[in-house]
Amino acid sequence: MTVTLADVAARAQVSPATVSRVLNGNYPVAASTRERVLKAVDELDYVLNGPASALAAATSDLVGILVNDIADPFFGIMASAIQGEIGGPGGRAGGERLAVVCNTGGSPERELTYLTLLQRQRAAAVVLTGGAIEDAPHKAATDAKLRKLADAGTRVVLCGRPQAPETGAIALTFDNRGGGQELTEHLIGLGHRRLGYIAGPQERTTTRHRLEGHRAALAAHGIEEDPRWTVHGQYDRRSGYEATLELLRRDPSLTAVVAANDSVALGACAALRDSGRRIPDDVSVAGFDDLPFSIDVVPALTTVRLPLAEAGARAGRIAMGREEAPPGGIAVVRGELMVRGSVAGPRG
Amino acid sequence: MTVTLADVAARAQVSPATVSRVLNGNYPVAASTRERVLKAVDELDYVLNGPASALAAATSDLVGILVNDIADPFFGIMASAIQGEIGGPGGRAGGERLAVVCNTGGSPERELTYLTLLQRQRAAAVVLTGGAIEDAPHKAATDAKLRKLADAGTRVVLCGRPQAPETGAIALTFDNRGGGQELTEHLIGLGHRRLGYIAGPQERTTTRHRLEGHRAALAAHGIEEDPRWTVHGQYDRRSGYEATLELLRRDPSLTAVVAANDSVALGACAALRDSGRRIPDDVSVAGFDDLPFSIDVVPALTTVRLPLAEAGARAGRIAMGREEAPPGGIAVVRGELMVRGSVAGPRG
DNA sequence: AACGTCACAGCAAGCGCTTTCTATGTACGG
DNA sequence: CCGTACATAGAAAGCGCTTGCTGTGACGTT
Repeated sequence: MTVTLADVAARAQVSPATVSRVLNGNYPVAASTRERVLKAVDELDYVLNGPASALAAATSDLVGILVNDIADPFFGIMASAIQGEIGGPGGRAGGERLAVVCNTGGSPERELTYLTLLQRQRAAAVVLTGGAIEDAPHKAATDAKLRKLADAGTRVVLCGRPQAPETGAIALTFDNRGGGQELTEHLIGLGHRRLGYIAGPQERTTTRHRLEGHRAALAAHGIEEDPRWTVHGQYDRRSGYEATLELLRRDPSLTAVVAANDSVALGACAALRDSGRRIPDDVSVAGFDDLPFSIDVVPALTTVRLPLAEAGARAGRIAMGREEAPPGGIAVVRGELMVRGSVAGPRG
Repeated sequence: MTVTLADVAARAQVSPATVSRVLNGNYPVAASTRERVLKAVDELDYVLNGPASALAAATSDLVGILVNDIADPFFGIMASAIQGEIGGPGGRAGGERLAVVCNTGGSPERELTYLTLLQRQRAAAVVLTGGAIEDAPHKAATDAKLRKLADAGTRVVLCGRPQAPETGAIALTFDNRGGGQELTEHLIGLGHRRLGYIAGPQERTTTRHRLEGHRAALAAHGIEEDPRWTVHGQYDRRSGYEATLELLRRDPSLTAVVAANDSVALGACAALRDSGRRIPDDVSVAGFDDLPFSIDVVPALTTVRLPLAEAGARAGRIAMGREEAPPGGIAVVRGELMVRGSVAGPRG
């Protein structure tokens, strides 16, 4: 029913081996023969059987990209950049590879299962994006899996994720700590002394690092942090809205709210507005990531720009072996403070 | 080197056939035997070889999701919803399937190549999202490919894409035309008579349908459209910014700007603001899609909400054969007008 | 003129799994 | 006590492709 290599071979009056070689182009085939084969392929509308090919050659052209939340532009932008470099069809890469993005939804189990699925498919490479989970058993399981993937010849690259030593993975890590610190120091420099902080989910490395940066800035300026000033939530707008209301309830005298990311900051802005505060006149708001929309909200968001697309592209290139891995297998990607309208000095 | 079924069989002292049956669970195996096998699997850390399995069984667990731009939340949201239903790991579906999203970047060639790649992998299902390209040769090529996929047993679902008769694909189509019309009628109802329209790229069905709706509304109210009032661009913010400047240059007396989607509308708002106009006092702005950020910009965007997540989920279920296809293989998904602050009656 | 050298093409042995068909052991009815 | 039925396990034949090795003419060399 379906056309196979043998059918093409028969039609072109050559052996299956020759057809295979024409298709893979890694062995000399006379021009006239090649032409005949290609013609037969065309006439029969032949499509290579991927699994069979992968089995015989013991390699596949699948490249996995793991993201926490594909509906979040943070990941979408990285995934897009990675995929662009992986080649996929039309990319600059020669061989056509199937770059696939897998949505873990932030769940450790799904992450692990996706890795197994990719291992099963003998993926050529895997790129993991975004922060990792800090739960020890899960981290151990993930690391073991990454180690195994790497051992099996799959190139493993972490993009925006802390290094995982001993796994053989190459890491492009975001300097969340440094960015967080710089941002808060900017606020402190403007005179803010009572700063609320809306952190992300507890167990994520990104959450911890950004928060550490924030606290380092406070400490560096001798500001004693009030435990009421920190609220944890999800990395989304809704969470930012609620957390802000909570912060305001706990301490109505806050002059600034620092959010774990831009989406959260958006929620914070909405909450402040709904509670009758003006931004930045009454309360300053800062975000993190500098997603595209951040410049469009009014007032535009002061935030820390992360070069998502650049980092993704680089990760993609490394995954494809088209760029050398950074020395030590790790490179730190810095953020850049974007000063905009949502932050001003405190009133009075 | 790598552990194979045979190794597991040897360790468990059974035949490879038995191991396969334990793993697939579709044939009676004595409990004691099963246990022994499972233990061996665990001890050897065995991972099934996907390609080999797919080859032998002539089926695969890959499901492809094609999107135009993964960095755009419009697609991210749909992809996320689809993937959620496909199951993937942790999903409600029983068998673990690898739901993979492929980023075509809106390029017809890439779309086609991805389809071939998926055909190669003998994908279990394919979901295509977003508008289609109207270029005739390309449409023919795509349709032929879809037809072939369907014939080969791959379930093909279109989500937010016009029906492709004769291809055997099931379509969940957005009522872009109706939504566009309703939106513009709302503006007309408020008294607007000079409305600029920022359309998307010429060759996309979505672009055409939304524009047709807009024009139908104008026609229905006897408003003769000035050709200067329509500008085409990309579906992004930047394009909206520039197109708005262009519209203003052509006719500074416009009282409203209707954008092809929310991102474009955002750009329009920025351009209006930068040129000293207030929204909606001087000029009203409307978008389309109702992406999450649309409620957060100031003023909040009047737009047409498309139930992206719901449609995606449904498409996913249909792709998995977990929900029946709509009668006739097509269902129209309507948008809902969201009236918010960015639109008001014209001044004076 | 005899003989390496090439440039190609074909043979055939798998790759690791699934599945049909067959064999074995056990339980049971007559 | 034997024949039949049932439950379970194994043997073996592929699935469609890749690739190392083996021809086989056509050339160029001495």
